[in-house]
Amino acid sequence: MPNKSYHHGDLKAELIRTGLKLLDQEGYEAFSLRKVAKACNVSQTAPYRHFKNKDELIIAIAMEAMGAFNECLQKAVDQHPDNPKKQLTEMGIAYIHFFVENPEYLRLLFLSDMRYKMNEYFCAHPEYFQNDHPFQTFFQTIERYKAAVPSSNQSLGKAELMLFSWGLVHGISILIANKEIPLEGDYLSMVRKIVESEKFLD
Amino acid sequence: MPNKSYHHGDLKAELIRTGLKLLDQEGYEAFSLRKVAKACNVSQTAPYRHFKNKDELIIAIAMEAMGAFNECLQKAVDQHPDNPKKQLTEMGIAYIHFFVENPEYLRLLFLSDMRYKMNEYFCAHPEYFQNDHPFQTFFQTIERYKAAVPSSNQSLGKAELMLFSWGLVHGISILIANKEIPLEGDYLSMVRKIVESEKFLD
DNA sequence: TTTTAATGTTAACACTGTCAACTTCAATAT
DNA sequence: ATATTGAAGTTGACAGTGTTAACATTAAAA
Repeated sequence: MPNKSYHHGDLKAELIRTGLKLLDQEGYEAFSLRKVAKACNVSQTAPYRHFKNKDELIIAIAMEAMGAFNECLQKAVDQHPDNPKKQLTEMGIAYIHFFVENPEYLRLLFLSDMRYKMNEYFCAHPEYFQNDHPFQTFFQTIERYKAAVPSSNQSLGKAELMLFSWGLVHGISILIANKEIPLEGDYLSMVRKIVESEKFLD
Repeated sequence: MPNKSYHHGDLKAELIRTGLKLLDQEGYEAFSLRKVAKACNVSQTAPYRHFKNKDELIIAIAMEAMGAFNECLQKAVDQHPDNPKKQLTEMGIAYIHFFVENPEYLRLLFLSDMRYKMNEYFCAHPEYFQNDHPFQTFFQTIERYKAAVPSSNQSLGKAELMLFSWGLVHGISILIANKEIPLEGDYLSMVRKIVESEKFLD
C-alpha cells in the first residue's frame, strides 16, 4: 500500500535501497538520480533533501555494499579462529567468490569513477576507514598470519605481503568477473588451488 | 595553420588523437563527444560520419591505448630473448609500471563500462584479438616459461599459472594506480621483490 | 560536365544533474 | 490552543549530453 501522504517517512533509506537495486539491474552508467526518484514515487528533486548530489547518494549506496563485502570477508575469517594461515586463504577465496557472484558490487566499489570520490570521502571521514573497512580486515589477517608464521616469506615484508595477497585476489576477481580471461570449468577450484599454492604461502 | 576548408581531411584520426588527450586530461566520466568535436573545430555531429556512436569512438581510442600497452609488454619480453623466466617477470613489472604511470589508460582499458563493450567488440572481430592483444603476449610468455621450466609449479596448470600471474600484476596495478593501498617509498622496488619472489616462480 | 556519395552543418528531441522558488505539514514555542 | 518555523516535498527552469533527421558542400567518379 503506497503511502500517499505528502511526506514520505523514510525516503533516505528507500533511495539507498532502490538505488542499489537499480545499480545492480541496469549497471553503473545507466544509473540516474531521476530514475531512482521515480522508482520511489517521488519527484526528481526530492533526493536533494537527503543527499547533496548524485555522488553522495552513490557513495551512500557504496557504503552499504562495502559493509556487505566486509561482512563476507569477516565471516570467512571467523570460521577459522585458530588458524591464521587458513584465515588468509579462506578470506582470499571469499573475496574472489563475492565479487564473481556480485560483479556489480565490484564495479561500484572498485571499478567506477566513484572509487576516486570514495577515497576522498574516506580521507574526510577517517573514522569509517578505521572500523569495518575491508582494507582493515585484510591487513589484520595478514598481521596475524605474519605473527603466527614468522618464517614465512622472509624476503617479503608486511607491506609487500599485503600488496601481494591483496593484489592477487583483487586481480583474479576482476579477470574472472569481467570475463577478461576465458575459463573452462569450475573457477572456484582453480582459485582454491592458486590461493592455497604452497609456492606463495609459507 | 587551421584547415578552413569545408572538409577536414583526416577528421577520424584527429578525433581519436584528440579524444585520447581529453580522456587523459579530464577523465572518463567527463568525456563527451561534443567536447571532442569542439576541440577539433568541427560541429557536434561531425563525429557521426566516422563513428556510429560515442561508444565506437571510445573503442577506437581504447584500441590505440591497447596497442601502446601491448608494445610496452612486448618490448620488455624482447629484451630477454633467451630467458623465459626473466621475460615473465620483466613483463609483469612492465605491466604494473605502465598502468601506474598511465592510470587513465588503466581505466579506459579495464576499469570502465567500456570494458564490457570492448569484449563484445572483440567477439565480433576475433582477428584483432588473435594478433597484438596483451592477452596473447601474456599467454605466449607463460607458455614459453612453462616449456622452458617444466618442473615449475607442478601443482598449477597453464590456466592456473596464467590466472595467477596475470591476476597478480593486474591487481597490483590497480591497487597502486587507484591509490587503494597506502604505500611509502618506491613502489617499483616493492613490485620487483614481489614479482621476482622465488615463492611463486620456479 | 554531370552525378553521386562522402563529409560536413543546423535544428530538434529526450534525457540528465542541479538550482531556485514555492508548498505542505509535523513539531516546537509561545 | 495557536503561531511559527524548518524539514521534506513540489514544479519549473537551465545548461549539458547523445542522437536523429534534414539539409549543404565538395571531392571524386561517371
